[in-house]
Amino acid sequence: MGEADDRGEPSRRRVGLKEVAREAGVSVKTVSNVVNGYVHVTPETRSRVERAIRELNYRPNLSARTLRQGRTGIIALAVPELDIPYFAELAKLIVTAAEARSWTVLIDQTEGRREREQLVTEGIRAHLIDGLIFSPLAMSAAELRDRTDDTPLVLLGERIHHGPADHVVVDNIAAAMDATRHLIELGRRRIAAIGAQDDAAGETGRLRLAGYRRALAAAGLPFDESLVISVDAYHRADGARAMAHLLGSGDPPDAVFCFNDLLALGALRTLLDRGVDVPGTVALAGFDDIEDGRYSTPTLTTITPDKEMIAQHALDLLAERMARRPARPAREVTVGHTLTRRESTLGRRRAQRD
Amino acid sequence: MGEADDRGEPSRRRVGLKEVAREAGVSVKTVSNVVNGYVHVTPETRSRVERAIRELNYRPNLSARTLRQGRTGIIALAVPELDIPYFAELAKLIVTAAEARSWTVLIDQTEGRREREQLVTEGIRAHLIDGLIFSPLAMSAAELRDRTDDTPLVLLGERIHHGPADHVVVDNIAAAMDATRHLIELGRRRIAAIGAQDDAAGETGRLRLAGYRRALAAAGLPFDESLVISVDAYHRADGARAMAHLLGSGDPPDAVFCFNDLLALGALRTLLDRGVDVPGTVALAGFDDIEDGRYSTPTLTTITPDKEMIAQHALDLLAERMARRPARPAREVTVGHTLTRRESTLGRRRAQRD
DNA sequence: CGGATTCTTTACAACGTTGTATACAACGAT
DNA sequence: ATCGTTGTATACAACGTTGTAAAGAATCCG
Repeated sequence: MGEADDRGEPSRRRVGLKEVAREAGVSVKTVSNVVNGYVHVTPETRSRVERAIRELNYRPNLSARTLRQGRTGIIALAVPELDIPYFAELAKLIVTAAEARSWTVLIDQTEGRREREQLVTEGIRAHLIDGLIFSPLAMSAAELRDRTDDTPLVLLGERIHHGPADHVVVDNIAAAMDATRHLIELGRRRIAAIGAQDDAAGETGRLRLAGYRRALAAAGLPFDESLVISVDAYHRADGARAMAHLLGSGDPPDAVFCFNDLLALGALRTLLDRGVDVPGTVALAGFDDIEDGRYSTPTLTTITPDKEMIAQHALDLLAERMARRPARPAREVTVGHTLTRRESTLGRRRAQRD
Repeated sequence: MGEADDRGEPSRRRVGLKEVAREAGVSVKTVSNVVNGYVHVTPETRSRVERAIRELNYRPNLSARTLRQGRTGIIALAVPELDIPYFAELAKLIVTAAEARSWTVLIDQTEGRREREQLVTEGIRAHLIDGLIFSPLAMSAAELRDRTDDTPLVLLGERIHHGPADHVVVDNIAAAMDATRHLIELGRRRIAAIGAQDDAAGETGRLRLAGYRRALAAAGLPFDESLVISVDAYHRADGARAMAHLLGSGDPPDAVFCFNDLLALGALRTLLDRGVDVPGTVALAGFDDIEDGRYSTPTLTTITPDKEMIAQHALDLLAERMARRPARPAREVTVGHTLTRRESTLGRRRAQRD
């Protein structure tokens, strides 16, 4: 009864439409039709084919399909690191939103290294992905503009005016102003900022710093350079170190605006570790509204960007770009943000009342 | 000076080896040889081809390559949710380790839903991935055994003896015992457990509960069912709720072992929010050692599984399975763990001394 | 009953790539 | 001069799929 020359597993030969067709006694195309739910197939044929499929344990070959159809249904999401909660949360939302379009998401980690970012934008995955959503860290606007790959691209979180690609942003300046103003309204006067970046091609740090300065200016508060702390990265450890530095200096601040929540949580750790009352002595605000900040003690006041909308718009822009291929001018979409007031600025009592 | 009948972009035709070959005046195979760095190509030919490649902006088509070669270089990682820090950290490690083998990782989120887990293990991605690393939540051992797809599979974190697939586990029972014993050695006597699961096909909760009970028994402590709290999921919110429940009951515990760090962080939030001293009044231990727990106040005592090793072994097993295809018996690898003592059990002073 | 329509199935080609086999040229050793 | 070796380039086939066209069978309409 057939199949005898291969020792080992019984039916472990490659099986494609051809094999199924032979087994069912029909043409390859008919099998294909069954697989794809084409309507004009007699019930008998269909069931015969289906039996053969089950018998041979057939699975369609997606690569072949892709080759034939010219599209893969896969998009890539390139982020610095997956274990940064903000990106993890965003990745989740994007994956979920992509499913609604029957797209699969492949995630690339750039580690914020320029060379890796370049590989990604230059299309190492060419023809394997239909589009790319990219959150740049090291690459500058100019570099981005020069890319030769023509995979549809959507940028996240950078404001590259007249840039080479669509992008989705939050209004970093306005948001940073909101956070800073909130601290000011609480009566704080020596407000530090953690998260400036000396090198960084990226705009994020620069824009949030600008917002911070503008809010100070609007309130008539002096800008004190010694209250601005630069960091290498936006991780908890950097925030903790920066806060230690601030506390170590002669005249510590009475509030700190951290350019993201991880920095803030690191700073919080340092403060509490040294017995500093938060927000009593030092009030603290972050940016991103990651889940951790909702469960810290005190809970973290932060800027809440509309992450669902970021995911949504990124996919919308990508879809558009994929459809009508050639030059339509790059578009920028700004998603909303809100200031979420929690205990790290309001204190326990007021936070619970609101 | 061709290309005139397509309005719009200049060279936006599909370009494959064929087009490059025509442009360079060589055969398709020669272009392929150049692209793949084949040595026996004259410098002139090579540079002519390279110029054509640049000129036409050629990118190799990975789908075609895949189809031809029968392997994609892509493996899938299926986890419940990407924004659970443990999985995010693991995903990062796996992606990094996979790179060393020139594999790309595609991440699937199952949301812990059986139907989605089944799709993944039944090979929706057949022939698109060379292997699958899967962290099951809803599917039982039996269901897993029945799968008909033959994509190489490695399971994470479940102990399915004589299972249908290789798996990498931590010794959940031993680890849970370690954590519980630590609490006992600190003099705690009413030790609660948060994280049992009523439904769950998964073993994790059951095993950690078993370890907890065994440690109690070994110390001659009574097992009090009212101190075991079941949860729906392993998120912060569940931990917070469970802790509230424990505090609400008449006789609260003096220590809590949470079956993962998120539960512990949620519990911690509830404790601190109600002004309970940790670890003074209630000591707290978790499981996973996610980064959040290193920056909470107090820092979180936890079981530290060797995540690098989990990633490493998962890939090793997968590689083996991919190489010698047919039935070699399923293998189980147990990776090490340690108990990381921090402030949530030792208190500030002792934690800093150690 | 004849012609038009619909149903069902099929053959063929093409998507872009690379392994194999082969051809010819150039070269070195005898 | 001859043979074998190496270098360089090529043609062909195949990977598995599906859109197109087309053919024969069944059905409908007047």
